[in-house]
Amino acid sequence: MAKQRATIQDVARMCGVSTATVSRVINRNGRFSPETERQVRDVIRQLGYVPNQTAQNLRTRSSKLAGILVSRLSYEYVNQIVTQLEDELFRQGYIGIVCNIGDNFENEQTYLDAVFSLNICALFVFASGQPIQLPEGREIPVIYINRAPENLDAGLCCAIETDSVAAGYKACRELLRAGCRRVAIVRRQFGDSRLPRSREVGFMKALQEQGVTCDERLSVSVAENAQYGDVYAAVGEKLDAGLAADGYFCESDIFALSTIRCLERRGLRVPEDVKVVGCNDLSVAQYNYRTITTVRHQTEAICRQAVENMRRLLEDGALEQRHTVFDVELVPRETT
Amino acid sequence: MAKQRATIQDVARMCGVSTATVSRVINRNGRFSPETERQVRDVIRQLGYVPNQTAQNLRTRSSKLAGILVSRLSYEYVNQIVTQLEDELFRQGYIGIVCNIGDNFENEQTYLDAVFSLNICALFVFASGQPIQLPEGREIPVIYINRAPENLDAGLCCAIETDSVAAGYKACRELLRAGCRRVAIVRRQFGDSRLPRSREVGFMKALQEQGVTCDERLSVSVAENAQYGDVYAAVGEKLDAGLAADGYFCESDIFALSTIRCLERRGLRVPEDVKVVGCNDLSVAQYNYRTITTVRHQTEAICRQAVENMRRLLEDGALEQRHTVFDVELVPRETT
DNA sequence: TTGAAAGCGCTACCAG
DNA sequence: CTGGTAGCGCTTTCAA
Repeated sequence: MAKQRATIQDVARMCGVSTATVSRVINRNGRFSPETERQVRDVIRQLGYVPNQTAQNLRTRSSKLAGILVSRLSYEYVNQIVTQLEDELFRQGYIGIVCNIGDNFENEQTYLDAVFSLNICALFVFASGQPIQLPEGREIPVIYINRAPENLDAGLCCAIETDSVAAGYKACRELLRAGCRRVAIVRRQFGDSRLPRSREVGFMKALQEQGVTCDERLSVSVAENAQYGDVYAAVGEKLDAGLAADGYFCESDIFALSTIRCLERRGLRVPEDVKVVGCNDLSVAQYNYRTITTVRHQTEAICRQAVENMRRLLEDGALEQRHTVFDVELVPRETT
Repeated sequence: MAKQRATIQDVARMCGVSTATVSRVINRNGRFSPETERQVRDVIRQLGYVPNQTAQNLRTRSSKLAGILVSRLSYEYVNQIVTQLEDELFRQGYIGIVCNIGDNFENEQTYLDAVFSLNICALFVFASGQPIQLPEGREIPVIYINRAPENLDAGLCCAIETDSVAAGYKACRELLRAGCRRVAIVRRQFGDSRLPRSREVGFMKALQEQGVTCDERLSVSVAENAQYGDVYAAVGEKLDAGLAADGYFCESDIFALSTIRCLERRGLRVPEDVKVVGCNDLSVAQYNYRTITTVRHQTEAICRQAVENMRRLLEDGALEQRHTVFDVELVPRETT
């Protein structure tokens, strides 16, 4: 009952060596005789000794904890990436701490402060809105996923992205291949729509290549946090206004689903009358009674690369390539 | 650049008081003059000082970190609970650490060891298979969610569950109300099927009350980790064997979806010919072209209670009620 | 109401 | 190859 967890001192005492030696054995650091090592390892096993990470972290001013900052963990796509990232981290001996900011951005700094005071060794930022402000005097790797900040040159940071241009391009190609001529995008409208979004760039490129003209009025814009119902309504409005396309590329499979329902509701058949391509390869894309053609990201590869970059940044303090882009794959199904 | 994060010593020095005093102010512990307090707080703000949790944790042998052990974070229902749990924890000043064990149970102990050595203050266990073995000399609250262990009397533990009996009961009632007379369950088959599962108990109870007999052969069993396709196949087998029901209660909305597709594939219409009730109120239940009648859990209330119990256990070391059960709600939609 | 000081468990420096 | 030891940043007795 009163038996406390074994400490490094217990191990040292039982081995008749100093704590320093035990520490070296544990961390495969410095030199020690094979004999000593064997003995120390024996005692460790015998005692069931596990180093106290808190003490290690305090002493080394670091840890094996990595923060993962996300805004909407409940989105299936986000959840997928986070889960895979945590898995990969664990495989490499790290533990991920998810900071799910949600809608309340004012929380973000509080959360981050708390997490930083845990001595996290790195921070993954997944599609959060704001650029991250690291606390002074504490430079840790920041790995941006699916959102490259303006300036990647300074500090220990890097970005890993999915090729959105390719996503738009391949989706559009598929629609054209299937015979569409009046194609449109169903997309989120972000607050600062300075540049055309990358997906649209790719989309346009495909149109241009095929010599098809684009009627921008056919496209549907919804709010950044739009849900199934919002898209359903927005697509409906366009249709009612006589602005119907014969092919839609939707920024998410959920959007594709709303679009399909909305079309069907009006007597339009998918894919016979209208084709639809979704994005992200969510479960609904397979669960729909007509499986949805979609664009799949290489989420596993992205997560592996992200963790790999973290390690490089931690070890070498530098990276050959600060910006990695992963291609996407079109998954043809029943809606095109 | 070289400027380190401020420490409690910096604050103390700038205030002309000792670190002990600053510590007391931060922790609202012991006594100090209002004047001192004001000054200390000023300096803290000025410096942007945030206490180093690692040091606090080492010193107090505890932390504000709570482990959350789950087996399949990617399941929407699991993800929902975990997200809400993390939110609630954060609201109360704690940080959740998700341990997603996945399929490889051999990882579990490794993961737990790592997490324990972080001095976590409590552990939430969400529907994991094994009973948790706490390390010796380290008694922390363990809160089981949706899985009550055999013995709840010992130690700082408690269980919070959804009323599965009610789930089965309400689902069955709904099927009977809608006119079904040959009803069945589509369920996971666990390795140790010693007792009839609670959902089935409730299901049977409703049948009995209405004087309807049950043909057990109509029910469909799938493996514990069965997916959409497995259920589709299993239901199909039953149908092909002439064992068709006119009402199905499925243990998950995904299962309900497979069942519906399987039925439709064979020319049976839902809900005209066959009724279906799902469970968990997942997104697919709303996204299906015919929304699925389902059973909803009080996930938010469950998470609030879970965190509340943790705090009680931490503060008082005891709980009036070690086992809490939350009722479920039937959500009638278009499949019944 | 306050301060001095002991240590939480560990690592890393410096001597030997 | 090994040991002594300072100190990571904080809390908490004990004494003033």
